[in-house]
Amino acid sequence: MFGLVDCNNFYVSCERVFNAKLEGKPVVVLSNNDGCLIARSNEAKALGLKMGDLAFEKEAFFEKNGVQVFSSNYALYGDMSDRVMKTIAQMVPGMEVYSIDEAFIDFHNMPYEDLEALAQRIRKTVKQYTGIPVSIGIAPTKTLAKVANRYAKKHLPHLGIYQIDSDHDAEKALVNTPVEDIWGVGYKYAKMLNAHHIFNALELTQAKEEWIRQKMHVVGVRMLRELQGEICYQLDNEPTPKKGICVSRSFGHSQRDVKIITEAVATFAARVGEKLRKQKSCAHIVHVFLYTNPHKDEPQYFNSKVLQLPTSTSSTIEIIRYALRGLELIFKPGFNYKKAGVMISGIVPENQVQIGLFDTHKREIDTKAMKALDELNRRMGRDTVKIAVQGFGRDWQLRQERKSRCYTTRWQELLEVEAWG
DNA sequence: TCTGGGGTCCTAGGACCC
DNA sequence: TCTGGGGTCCTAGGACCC
Repeated sequence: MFGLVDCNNFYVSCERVFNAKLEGKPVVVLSNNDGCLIARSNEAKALGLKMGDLAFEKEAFFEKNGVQVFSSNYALYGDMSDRVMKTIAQMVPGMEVYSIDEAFIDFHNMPYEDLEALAQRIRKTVKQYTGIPVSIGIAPTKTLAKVANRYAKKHLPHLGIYQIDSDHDAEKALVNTPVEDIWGVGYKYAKMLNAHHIFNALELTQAKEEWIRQKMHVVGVRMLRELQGEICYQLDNEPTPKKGICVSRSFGHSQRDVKIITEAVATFAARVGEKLRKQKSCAHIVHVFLYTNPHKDEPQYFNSKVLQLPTSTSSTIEIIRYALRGLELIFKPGFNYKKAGVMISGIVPENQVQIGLFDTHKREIDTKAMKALDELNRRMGRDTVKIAVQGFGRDWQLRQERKSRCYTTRWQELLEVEAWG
């Protein structure tokens, strides 16, 4: 059996932990640059607010309905996620952290009768230790555990748990799951299935495998079999190193100045370096890209450049140098730029780097410098030490007008409590 | 003023190898 | 007369996930 623990309305729940006034009220969290809705409380969902709704179009609606609005605060959500995951890890034999708010649990070799009781204990403990409410689905495959989890959240909100361990349990959950809510069915496949009169997960399980293979390829066949109770996806205990790492942002305001865009690209390259060193990897392909705003009726320009490095590296200094060389090659003056990014690929473990024959770069010095830089930034806060070309300007930064405090990651922003005696 | 930012896997087709 | 048969690697594009 697999379990799937999923945090309820995770970003909203994080905000509520530190702000009791939000309890029972409609709350939404916005995307970067305060663009659109990416998380909603149940009350906000009940008001008809949808994922992806544009924030500026809903201002009056928010005001009228007392909707509490927050910019996204990833320092807070990431740290709360760590706490939730660590709490779960203490209580189960094995788990796979699947996303910022979800984890699969290994219930292998555990008696079925005990699972629901264990799941209840997990829910209670996570809530007590972190303040975050979770729902748990239990089933013979990952895909069915997802179905069970959704069923628990939708139809048994007070219990918060649903276990599939008979055909009857499975059918009850499957018939209540529209195809678009199945793990692996997105917008396109949902439309296709509906056109063939398949509307819920139970109807999908009755489809012919060859037909599914033809329409949805092997991924679809795996999904079908998982829904029928046959395991196709195992639990992945170890986080696998990423094959590509990308850091990109839309700017708070359009930018025309090459100097400001240079600072932004250098900063993205620095973040790529940090992420690379964190997973103990090096890489040798740097990809830089630059966009104008496609939603605007003005001259458009998009370009990107791929650069090969002579030797794989994780040095921020080197990655920035190549990223900026790429930027120089694609930058054209006279456009209003809205977004840029740096991607890195050709990733290898840091202990398997092939040294270049004609490489003259003093690699040991960089390695030492990066180690010192990472350690200082870890202890003193991000960007305590950075590369000069990243600059000090904030011109390109995100717009985040309604961000809550970093309650758990910055001393200056701890929660304050007033006591009357 | 105004539309997120990361990732994964699979397939098809072309270039190339012997 | 008659046009091989195995492969690999790379890229672009399309589907999906949160």
